[in-house]
Amino acid sequence: MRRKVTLKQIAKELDVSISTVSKSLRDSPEISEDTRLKVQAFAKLYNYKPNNIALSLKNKKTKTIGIIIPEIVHHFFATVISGIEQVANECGYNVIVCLSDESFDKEVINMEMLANGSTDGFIMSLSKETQQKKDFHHLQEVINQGMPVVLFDRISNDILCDKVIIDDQLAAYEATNFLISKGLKKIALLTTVDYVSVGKLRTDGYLNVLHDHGIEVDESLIIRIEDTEHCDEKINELLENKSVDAILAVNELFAVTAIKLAMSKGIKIPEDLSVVAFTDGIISKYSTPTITTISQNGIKMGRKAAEMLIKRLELEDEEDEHYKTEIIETNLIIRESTKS
Amino acid sequence: MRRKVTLKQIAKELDVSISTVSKSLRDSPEISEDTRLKVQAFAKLYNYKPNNIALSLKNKKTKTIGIIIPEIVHHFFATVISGIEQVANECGYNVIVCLSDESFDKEVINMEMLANGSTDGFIMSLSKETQQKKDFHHLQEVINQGMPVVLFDRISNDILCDKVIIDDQLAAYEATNFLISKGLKKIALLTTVDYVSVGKLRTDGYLNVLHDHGIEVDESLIIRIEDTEHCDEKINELLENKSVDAILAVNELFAVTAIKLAMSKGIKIPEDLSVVAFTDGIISKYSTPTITTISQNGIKMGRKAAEMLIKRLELEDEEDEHYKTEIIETNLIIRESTKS
DNA sequence: AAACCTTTCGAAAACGTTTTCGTGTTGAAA
DNA sequence: TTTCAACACGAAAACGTTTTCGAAAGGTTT
Repeated sequence: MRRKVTLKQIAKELDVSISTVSKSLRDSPEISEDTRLKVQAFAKLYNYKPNNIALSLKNKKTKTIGIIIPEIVHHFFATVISGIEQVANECGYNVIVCLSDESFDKEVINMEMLANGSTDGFIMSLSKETQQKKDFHHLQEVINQGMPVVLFDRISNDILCDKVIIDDQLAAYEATNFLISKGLKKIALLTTVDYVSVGKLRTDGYLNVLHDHGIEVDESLIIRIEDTEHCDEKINELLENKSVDAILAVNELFAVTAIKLAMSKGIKIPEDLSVVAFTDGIISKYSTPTITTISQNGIKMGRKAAEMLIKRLELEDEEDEHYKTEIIETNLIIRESTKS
Repeated sequence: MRRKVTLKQIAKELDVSISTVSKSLRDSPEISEDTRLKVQAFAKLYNYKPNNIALSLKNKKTKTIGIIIPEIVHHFFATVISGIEQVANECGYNVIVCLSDESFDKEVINMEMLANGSTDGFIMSLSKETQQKKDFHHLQEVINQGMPVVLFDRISNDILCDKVIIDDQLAAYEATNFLISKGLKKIALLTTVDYVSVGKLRTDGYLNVLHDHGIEVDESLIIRIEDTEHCDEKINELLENKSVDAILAVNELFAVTAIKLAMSKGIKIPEDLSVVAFTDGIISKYSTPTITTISQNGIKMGRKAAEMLIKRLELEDEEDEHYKTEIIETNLIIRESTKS
């Protein structure tokens, strides 16, 4: 077993100083060509590679980005990571991933863990619990220490930092508008509880468009689903007791569940019921019928977030304090679940 | 902006030595209660937390696990990461994720990057290209340096290290057997090219069971799909030219594609065609009809891999050299795509 | 021959810890 | 009064780098 070789060992072996070895390997003009080549040859032979930890300590830069997200077994979040990783890779950064599991405490612990030197900055999406508690001291702490943070998707206006989101409200507005344009009027909304920021915004968009079209809002058509546990139950109730001709769902899962339940009741899609969902994930593409969705380009979101973070990291000198919020455009991907 | 406080700063502020501060915070009996309490109070006030990088350098342990996988936008791999993260979290480890993108070069680069001190060990699944080239020098290198490696799912017998897999061959055997037990005979196989280890094993299992039942193998029923590009095309060809009554697919995507194409041709599922797929992912659960699958418990796989790696890390002293291969059990989840 | 410049290298500090060892002070025992 | 243990603390090394500065050696200019 050949352990990794260090500068010190090379220096000893060649009977020169550590400085000389270091300089030789960095092609310093201070060193004569003779020794430089000798050292380089030796280093190559022993496959010398500088130790990242030592470099991090010296440079006070880890070249590592901390990602904290609620969960990873989730198509959207996976695509975001993928996007982040692409950019990180291009720029010589690594990513270290932590999962909050939708728990406030875990989010805090992970953050404190990584903030103690492990990463140069953070890219994160808030856990449900954090959004509910509205307690962002851990983020503030980190930001105060001068570490850049970029929030995506599940953000909060109470935190001053860079952000990247889609225009949830506008997207919901447009999607609902699309349904209305097809002559549909009784449009139900399957959404989350209001403390989830994106759920709230999407609900607002839905409400606005109804208002703008002079359609009266029927509160009983708005189903707020807390956990996926009672998802079936609540949707069943809707389908049985109300006559709806369209559904806007804030995620794929709600949509596909609604479609399945509807079909089992003999309701034809899209003839009797049109369905549009947020998040253009794997389910929408492969379910039967395929589902019309609002694309939420995770890759692009991840890439943008990474670009913003790295830009801050490399420009560290004078902190702009001029935080930006980037909006990733969405578009409606029309598939089989909506009337044409 | 309050930067993180160090031992040195505390020492200076309290006019004691760095050693005293360090010892006080670690409750050393060498220090009088007076100063100990004083230091601790001060440290708490300034929210002192030891710097991970410095600790890593000193202890030569990073408490970090490197994960290298082909892609992350993939339900199975995401679940594995989730499993790894669970155990890592319980044991005070972090995970740093790199994607090879199925590229040999990227796999090598990522590995060398992380091997220079960034992680204590690796958990990985080989890229297609690596499996094709059969070039594992980067893994050997790392193993020779004394870093533990755990391979999962896409492994190679040429590498001596811990592994965790499912019994692909047995699972394929049993799944096919299940189809045969339903009286089905003309069973097609949708698989990958042979250099992908799991594809090969699953194919072997399929072949074995046919042989054991005295069913002649019809090579034209075995479709080897290289990339998802020509997936549709090849499956169409099969469905049109051959009369098949069952399909075994080595992944969900092939299965759902086949089902969609079949249904579009008026073939009824499962009446005319039964379909079983590997990988119990999100598609199988939500497609219509839902798909009978071989569960491939990624969470369990990830957990096991992490346990094996961490065990080696903590027992570092005498290297056992006694490498184990853990088999994660699979089971058939029967859904709507197969005759009952 | 003196002064000076170049070339080439090494010592040491710095990053933030932990830990070993040494040392000065105090009080008690001889 | 001397000796010794206990106590409380500090200096320094170590982990592996990079970089600044100083210095020796040699050569060139006056």
